[in-house]
Amino acid sequence: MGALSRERIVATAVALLDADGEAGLNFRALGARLRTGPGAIYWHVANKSDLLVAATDAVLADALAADTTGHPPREAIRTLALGVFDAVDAHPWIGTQLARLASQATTLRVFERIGQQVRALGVPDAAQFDAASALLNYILGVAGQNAANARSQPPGTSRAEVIGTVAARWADLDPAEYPFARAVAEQLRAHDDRAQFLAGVDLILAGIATLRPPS
Amino acid sequence: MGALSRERIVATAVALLDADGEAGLNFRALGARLRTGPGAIYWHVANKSDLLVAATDAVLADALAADTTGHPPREAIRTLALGVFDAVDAHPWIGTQLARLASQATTLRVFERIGQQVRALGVPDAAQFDAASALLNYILGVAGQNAANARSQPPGTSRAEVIGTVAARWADLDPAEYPFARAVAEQLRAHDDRAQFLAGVDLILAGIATLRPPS
DNA sequence: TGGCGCTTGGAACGGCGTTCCAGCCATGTC
DNA sequence: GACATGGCTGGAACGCCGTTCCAAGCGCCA
Repeated sequence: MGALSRERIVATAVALLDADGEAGLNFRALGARLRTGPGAIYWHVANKSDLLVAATDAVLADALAADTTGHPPREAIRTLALGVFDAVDAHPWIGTQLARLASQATTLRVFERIGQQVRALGVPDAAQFDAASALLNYILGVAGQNAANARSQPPGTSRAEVIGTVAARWADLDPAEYPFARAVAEQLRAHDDRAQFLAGVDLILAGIATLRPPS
Repeated sequence: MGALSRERIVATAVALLDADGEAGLNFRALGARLRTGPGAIYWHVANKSDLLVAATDAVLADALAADTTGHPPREAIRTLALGVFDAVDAHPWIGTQLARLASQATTLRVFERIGQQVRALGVPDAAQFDAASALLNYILGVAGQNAANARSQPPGTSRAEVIGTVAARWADLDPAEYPFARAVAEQLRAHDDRAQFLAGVDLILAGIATLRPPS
């Protein structure tokens, strides 16, 4: 049957992570699925951290594959950001992984793609680094939050249910201490994560637009 | 001698986390420092996750203590954001913790503080939720990145050294694949994390300013 | 055919979070 | 002053994890 290989190990790791989250990935379960022992896996993979990085890279490769040449920079950035968002949404365990920066190469690739478009936007040289960093940090922040939200609920629960529960909790907060959360509880109930994520990107892009020198 | 208490346990946990990072906190080391066994600790603390949440809350309480009443909203937001930044800078292990949202109450408190100021900025009702979320996600994103950077180096290394190493790596990248990273390598070397963080906050605030209806 | 080096997989190690429980000690009662 | 009570302690033990080790298997080349 299939020979052991790094690709097969990483693919199986992704499957385990998707099924049971970060806790679902361990070398014994991995060995069972691959019909081998822990030792054999270590021949192809340095350690668990290495495996997690490889799994993150594998999943994010698709998100970064979208070709944006020819698109206006704003659209390219939105497409790229949504690609990352959708990847994290489909594989919540990536959120934690990205926040750990263990996958430096992947993070750098995202940063580079963003930076190229920031440059294309006509942002002054001196501000390009800050602008690209702000976008990257926002994207990674949302990734972490979304992953945490997904993890905080049993896998079967629907998103509407989850949001409804949180909205109810917000609406019940002390009005003196949490006026804002109470006020936006209804907006929380009605909101769409993806759209809100994009609204944040647009907000940063609007801020970046104010940096452009009058030509 | 000092009786065991939740406060003493949490304080010791913070000390261990500050000294050796997330790996430094375990119930045996904690027991040794408190001259007791693991069992006694469990009388005051539900489990490790509970302890981490309590430790995060304890450290972040200071950051949120800064009184900003009377300040203009922009300044209040900047002060609040810097408070979180400095807390994470001083205790890098919080970064991971915030990204995990395990400490929902703490995150909510930060969100509330931001939201109140967003409201004071005159942002239209319908956009307040998105604006506050964008700011929160950006802050949490930076927290995660900074914590990861701090963790990626042995504790003794100076920040200048670390940044120098990364800048050198960026400068050596393939010009065809990473033109942007190469171009900003020098800006990376010269940049200040705290100032760059604030630049990102200002960028989002500038974007938020474009939302204000002409009065 | 024989040997050799890449690959396998199961056993074992040390460390972790957590549970369990026998005992301690301060307090309240007669 | 003896004694029961119950919150609290701390050490032993359990099961799981990442990781290491090594005896055995396998295919290729001389």
